[in-house]
Amino acid sequence: MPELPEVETVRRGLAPALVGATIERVELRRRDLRFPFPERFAARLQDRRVLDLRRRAKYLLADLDDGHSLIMHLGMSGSFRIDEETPGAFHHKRDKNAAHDHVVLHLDHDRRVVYNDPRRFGYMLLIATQAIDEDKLFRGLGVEPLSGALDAAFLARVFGGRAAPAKALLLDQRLIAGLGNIYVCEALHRAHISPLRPAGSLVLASGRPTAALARLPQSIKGVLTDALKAGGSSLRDHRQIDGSLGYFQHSFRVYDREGAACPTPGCKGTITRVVQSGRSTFYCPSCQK
DNA sequence: AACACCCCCTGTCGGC
DNA sequence: TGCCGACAGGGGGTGT
Repeated sequence: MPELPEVETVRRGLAPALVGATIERVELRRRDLRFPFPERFAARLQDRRVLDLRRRAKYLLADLDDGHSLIMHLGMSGSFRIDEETPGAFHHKRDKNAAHDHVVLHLDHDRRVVYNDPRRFGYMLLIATQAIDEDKLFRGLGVEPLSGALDAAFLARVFGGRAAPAKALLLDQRLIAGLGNIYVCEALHRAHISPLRPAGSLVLASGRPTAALARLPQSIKGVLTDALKAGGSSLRDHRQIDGSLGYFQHSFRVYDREGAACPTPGCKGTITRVVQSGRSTFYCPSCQK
């Protein structure tokens, strides 16, 4: 489930149970996810206390009391849940999916944090907290889209002279870190910019943003903020930590709505699906130029 | 450098 | 009902 709003929703759900807790034992049910777990992974986590749970881009970072941080990425299908230890309890609904419970963090106070990931595109690793910013996973990351760093001047600077479609640059984590396929489609619709449009065409010869590009920062922040308020989007059966469903998918204006009427007031267009760089793009050819 | 394409893995859904 | 291909919220690697 993991673009910025979903990862942040996971963080907020996990933090109350995880921060301040001690990891008493770690159960690894396989030796790898996308990558092999680090050497002595379970042993290094054992008896560590969690000092903080942060998010950077689509990563979760649990700062531990030994100067290291547990880095977690959910890939395409990763999710966490919190189980209270209730011996004898029978969680019928969990059974089918339990085959993909790959990591169990046994915490104090009889609590478990369980990581489930059917496709195993997620991963976990340990990095010295102080060295995170220089780590190769993090040093190249772009700006946080909800921060002040994302504004029209920034977009004009990174879009200028680029021939790639606007959508491709918005998905590039080296420029803006945290957007994914859904929210890029949604933000471009809100800004009335075609995802196919060459990014450079949104920048004037003077280097200043066009009027359309000047709308984009607020469109990005707006869709992310709205999604956060809704607890993220729940495609298929993904759930929040507490088992409830995020509901922003009901507010999608274009994503997965091929053939539907464009929701822009006064627009008579129809939402269309095209493929860019092998991934689906949804947009309205009528009001997105 | 910049861009397009392929792949990793499993599950689900629509069409036949 | 069953089979088969297309596709899925990410991102790393390679080729041009």
